[in-house]
Amino acid sequence: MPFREGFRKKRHRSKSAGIASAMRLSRYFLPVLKETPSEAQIVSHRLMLRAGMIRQEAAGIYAWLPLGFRVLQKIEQIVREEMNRAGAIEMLMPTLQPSELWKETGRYDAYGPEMLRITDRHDREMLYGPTNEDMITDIFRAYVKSYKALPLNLYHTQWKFRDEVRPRFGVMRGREFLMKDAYSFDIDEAAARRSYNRMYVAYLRTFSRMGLKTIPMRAETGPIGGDLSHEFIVLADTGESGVFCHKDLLDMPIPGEDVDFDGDLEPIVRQRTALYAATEDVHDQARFEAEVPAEKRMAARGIEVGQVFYFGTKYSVPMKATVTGPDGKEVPIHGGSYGVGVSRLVGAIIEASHDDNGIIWPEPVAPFDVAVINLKSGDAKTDAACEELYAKLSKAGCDVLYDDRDDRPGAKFATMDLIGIPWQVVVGPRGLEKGMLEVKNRATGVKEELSLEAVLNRFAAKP
RNA sequence: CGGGGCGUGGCGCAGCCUGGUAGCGCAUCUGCUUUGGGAGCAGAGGGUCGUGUGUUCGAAUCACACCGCCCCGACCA
Repeated sequence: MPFREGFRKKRHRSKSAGIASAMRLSRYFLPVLKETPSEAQIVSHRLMLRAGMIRQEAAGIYAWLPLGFRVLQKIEQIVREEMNRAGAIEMLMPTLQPSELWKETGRYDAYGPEMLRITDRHDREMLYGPTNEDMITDIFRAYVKSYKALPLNLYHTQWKFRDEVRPRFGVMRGREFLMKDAYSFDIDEAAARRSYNRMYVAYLRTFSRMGLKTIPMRAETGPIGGDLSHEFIVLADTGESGVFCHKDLLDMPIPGEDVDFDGDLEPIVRQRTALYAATEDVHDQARFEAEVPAEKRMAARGIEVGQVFYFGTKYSVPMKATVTGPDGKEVPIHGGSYGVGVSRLVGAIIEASHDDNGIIWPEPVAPFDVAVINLKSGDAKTDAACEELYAKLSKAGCDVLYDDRDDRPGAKFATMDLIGIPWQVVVGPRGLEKGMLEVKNRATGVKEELSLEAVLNRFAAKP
């Protein structure tokens, strides 16, 4: 059973990260809303507000409430694991940056009013980082002098700020957003291409692990610069960009955990890039029609959740980020940058996975794995069964949310459906008379009757 | 940044046109009853009506200015 494996993996991760997993709803902070706040237009924004995940503090700026924060952390962790697997090295750069680096690359003026500029008490010009190419290049050039240190890929996950003219769609187009950005350094274009491929493959795995189907598409490079770029797009009707692609891209196999990131990844990449896929910015209708048979043509809308760039020596030349090659000659490095919109992914996943009752979290990113619903709080037998289940599941490292509130069953079902916990264990007097609990799957709605032992066996894998 | 709209208890709204001292639903608190898909009854608490200035005997209501937020468009992880 695939979900058993999922639980086992997650359990170990939670333990090693030391995250407090189990929670009683009566002691939790979960401000769910029955009514939809009027400002929210798209479904993910509405559901995030209703499920008590976020609270807007200003246009495009959100506080992440406990439930939302848990999801954000799970997504960040998956991104981290796949980046590490691909050989990238994690670090952390500050949110505030000195303007000097940006003046050096000419981007201080080029970036425009989208960059939030700040003056400190000494009248020094600072900025809240919208991205980190300039800073990472500065760090790189300070320490790396030899081709022997290459390839190198450094990344961090940090809050960014882009002063969008018009923030909207909740966390999908906020001004402040959490982004994972990685930067690769290579001796020449061929080596940089291999770094690019590593990130490309890592991204295929990353989004797939979150239950998302993404398609890499040729894209414009924007103010970051460069000539080779792909956007990773989640198909959704509410997406901001129009996309055009070959339908076969929807069902391409995802590289497994055992993919060799030191090996040749070009076949995996080429398999996809051979087929037409482009966002509207670079779309060429004539080419689309020439390359893709009519029945395979797909025009849709999508949400960009990641982007990979190769930009060559765009930063290394002006910033003099050079290394000495094997021939003793000093050469500017070839760079690439690779972004994943971590906070945007929370919204994108909801857009891709919900129904009329609420969110349907894919298990790997769900804030809790299992909900225990006490149908009759105050009833001695029901309470005892729930307490036992709650204690044993938590002890086994399962992320369990126990609804121990004195409330109507309907209200409890509605809450759990809304916040999208993948599995609901329903404990009530009626079932207990037969020694049975009910296990409901949020995604399929399928209900099973199981004994307490069987429930424990399923969700609390043995040590 | 152009165009449109909205700010009234925590949330959703009415009241504004036609000025007279703020109301409804949900939520919250107390009590009783209830408990397998967002319970019922009874009671209670909570609002400088976005801010400022002006008009008026009197402003949530009229006028002006400002601030904030949302939507459509142009721009963007």
